[in-house]
Amino acid sequence: MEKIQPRSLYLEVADRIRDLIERGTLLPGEKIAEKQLCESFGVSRTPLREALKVLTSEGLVENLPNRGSRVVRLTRTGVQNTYDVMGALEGLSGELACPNITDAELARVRKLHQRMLEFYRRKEIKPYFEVNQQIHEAILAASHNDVLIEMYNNLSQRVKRVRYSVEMGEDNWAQAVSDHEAMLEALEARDGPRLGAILRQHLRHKLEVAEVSGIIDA
Amino acid sequence: MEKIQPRSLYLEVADRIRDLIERGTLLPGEKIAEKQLCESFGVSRTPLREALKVLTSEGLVENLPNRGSRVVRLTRTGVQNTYDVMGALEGLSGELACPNITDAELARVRKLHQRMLEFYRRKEIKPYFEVNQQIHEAILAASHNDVLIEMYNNLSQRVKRVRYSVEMGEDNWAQAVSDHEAMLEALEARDGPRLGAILRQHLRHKLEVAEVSGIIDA
DNA sequence: CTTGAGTATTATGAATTCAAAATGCATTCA
DNA sequence: TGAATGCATTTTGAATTCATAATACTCAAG
Repeated sequence: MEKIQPRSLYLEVADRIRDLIERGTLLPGEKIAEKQLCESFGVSRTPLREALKVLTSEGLVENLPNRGSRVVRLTRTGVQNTYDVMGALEGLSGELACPNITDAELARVRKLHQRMLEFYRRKEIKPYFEVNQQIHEAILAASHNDVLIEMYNNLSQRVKRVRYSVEMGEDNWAQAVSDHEAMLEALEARDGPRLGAILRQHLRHKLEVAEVSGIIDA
Repeated sequence: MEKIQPRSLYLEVADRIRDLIERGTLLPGEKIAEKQLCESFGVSRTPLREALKVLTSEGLVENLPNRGSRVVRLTRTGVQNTYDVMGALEGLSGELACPNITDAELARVRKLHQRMLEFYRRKEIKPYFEVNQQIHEAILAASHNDVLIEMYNNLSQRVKRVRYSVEMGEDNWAQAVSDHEAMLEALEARDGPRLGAILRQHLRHKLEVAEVSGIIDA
């Protein structure tokens, strides 16, 4: 039996706009023409404007009174700040995951980890990133804390554009893999504080990589 | 010369509704009658509905498709989860405040701390809570991390209703004051990790107090 | 009585309309 | 030439209208 899921139109529209921002179709700082988007989505302005308000409170869009909406421009310090918070949240996810993770979830993380190592050996960076992402999501989910998951996803969404353009050097890559080895160890040992510390450190590395690649700001 | 500040109507309405929720005029689980609120605010449904969407994405209100909006009902685990995340964020605020706090900001924290001690000695709980709150806000602000401040305030808003009804026993109170002494010491010593740890612990105490008072859930 | 079908009423979702503000453009004057 | 003023156009903000789904109510049947 299929479960029916009635979704509001404005949520659908919000998803679509999020996609456009993430994909770079809508660029940072670009003003959002309501009429145009309405036509391309085939909806009226009402649900579109509601969606824009949601995105505004999510921090993806800014709303200048009487002069419309723009995609928020990422600043260096803004991204830095976001990563700092994400680090704290990811640390917490590790701490909570250790006591709360189920056997099935742990098995899944192990499996993902092995798959990631395989991609690392083959130097297939694209699938490596995908699996890497899945591992972090799996740990986050294993925290079993809805609020944490919601907050993290929100921040993650904001900086997705940046991470997309990150280039990873061989040494950074090796460091990241090493971090992951330590993570799995701590998780197996159910050592929450240690896993938390590793995850915080791990994200710090990611940020350094992003900063080195210098794609932040216009 | 006075600076004019053009604010959107929907933001004004959102503020008003937040107030109603915080004050308990709108109760958890209560369905929000759009028409009625429109009349009492003197606005049309459009800005009101926009405001409701913002509050929904803030986690204060939930939106059931085709059957309107309700004030979210706080569950025990929901509050627990929120406090866990707030703890991580408050810990981060401490870590960041130590390197980033200005002399003026530090002086202000000292002053607030002294005032708080005075209220503790006089057992004036209401003003004690107010100053206490101000100290935490001052440290948060001293992190100089906008994203952190935004996230923390969001979560804080969600559980404000709970904290309002917390009763504090003498022993809990003494413990809280002791925590604050340690906080100020760590801050003066610019010991970020230590201040972070104290703040995390401090919030954990708060939650225990809230749980003991048993006002969560219906 | 209780249950359930069918209708009336109300509330919500979305499009449309109206008003006001901002933008762009042309003209004028220094 | 260039800045400023006034007008036309466009765009945004908010109210209104329309359509549809949910709720309340009535009344009949078991």
